[in-house]
Amino acid sequence: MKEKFKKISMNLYQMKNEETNIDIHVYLSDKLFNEFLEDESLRQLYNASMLKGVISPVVGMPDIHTGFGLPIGGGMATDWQEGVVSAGAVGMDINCGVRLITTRIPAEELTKERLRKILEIISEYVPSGVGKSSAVKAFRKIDLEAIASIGVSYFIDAGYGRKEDVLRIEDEGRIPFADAGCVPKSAKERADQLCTIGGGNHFIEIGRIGSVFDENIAEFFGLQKGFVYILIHTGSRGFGHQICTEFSKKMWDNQDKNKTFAPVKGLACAPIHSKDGIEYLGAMGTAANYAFCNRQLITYFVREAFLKVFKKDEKELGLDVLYDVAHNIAKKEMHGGKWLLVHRKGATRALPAGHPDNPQIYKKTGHPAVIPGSMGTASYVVIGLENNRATFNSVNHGAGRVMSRKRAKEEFTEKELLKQVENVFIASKDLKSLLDEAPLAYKDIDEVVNTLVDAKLTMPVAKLKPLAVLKGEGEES
DNA sequence: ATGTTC
Repeated sequence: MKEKFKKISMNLYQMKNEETNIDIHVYLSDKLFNEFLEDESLRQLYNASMLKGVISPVVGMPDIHTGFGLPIGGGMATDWQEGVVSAGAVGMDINCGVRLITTRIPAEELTKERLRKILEIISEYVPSGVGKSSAVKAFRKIDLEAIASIGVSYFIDAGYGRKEDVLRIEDEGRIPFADAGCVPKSAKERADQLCTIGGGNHFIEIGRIGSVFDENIAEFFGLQKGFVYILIHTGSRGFGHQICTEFSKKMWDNQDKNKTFAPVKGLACAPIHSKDGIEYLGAMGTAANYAFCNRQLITYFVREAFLKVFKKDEKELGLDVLYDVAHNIAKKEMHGGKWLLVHRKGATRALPAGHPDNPQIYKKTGHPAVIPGSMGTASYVVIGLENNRATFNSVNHGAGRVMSRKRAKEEFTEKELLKQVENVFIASKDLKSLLDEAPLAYKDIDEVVNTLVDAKLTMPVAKLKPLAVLKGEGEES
């Protein structure tokens, strides 16, 4: 597959699917193209270019790696009228995403002792690790109808946050498609994981703002060098996973009935306006709201922990939500004068300045797109530039894996893991369970972010340096 | 990513 791709401009490789006349674009530096590109991930983009109603180009991001159906770091838009929706092209973890919280706390004031105490308090209320359900009993039995129809405001009105938080969440934490009536029973049974982190690459990170690349925008975002930030990376947990599994199977089984075709199970799809399509979007929207609520409830306990340890009032500490953005989702968007369904899987929406879909407060700058690095490595805040219409306004979502979880577990030891994360404190009692998350199992975040910067699709605003990460089997569990 | 092989 790789040999069929030709470099057509700075960090952009292309091939054409001659049968369907759809282009495939992959954004990679020469180093990423030559050293870290799996042929299978390109084949997955090619497969996506065969679906009904797909709009050229199918896009690969610099953090591309093989996934289920569409690669992670993949974008596929389909025509809203004629096209299909694919559950696998959104991914298992519906609305996996990140939320960045800024503070007015200089990093020097966050002593090791305070940091440990904060992490201890957070982990008491926010479990981490695979399969964990809510520590707070009330969150195990929740009103899915309210989550679908009201979204994050439902919990804010109940006291878990500030009114203004919702203005700094993508779609105000309420996806228009959401319909709890479309959620399969098997998924409803798994909706007991609100206010949990989960496993894999999910985490809560506390760090300090490192470099600032654009003084004006950084200041406007409240990103000041040397100040403490908190980054929350998690999604819809087992709930979204179950929805993806159920609908993927249903879409695959109903191919004849729906008159659709998918080359592989992972891209099983249904016409957007078919029963299966409408129901998937209703369930996906509910899971997306669930994930926004998950990050909101975690935010509440993060704030509580800081308030308790610093013993200052909330205004003094800041603890403001900068932005909360999804990187596994399908959205109805206008591109080139046409309504499309943009599937982003391991891809972050980054709307440029002036784009009408920006939240009101970010109209002039474009909203912040937050790109987490791997455990113990830097993260970035970037904004999209006009040119990123070439990717349906998408940027990468992280660093991207360079090896499978299985291989990473064989390759690295706990000692090597600690060396790789340098001085970052890893709050987990079971480092062994984190070997697949070792930084060297991922690409270099600088290389990945700079690939789109050099291609002039995006602009870095600030770089974030972690001090501590809470993930995997938490300290208390 | 995931009650990591319903």
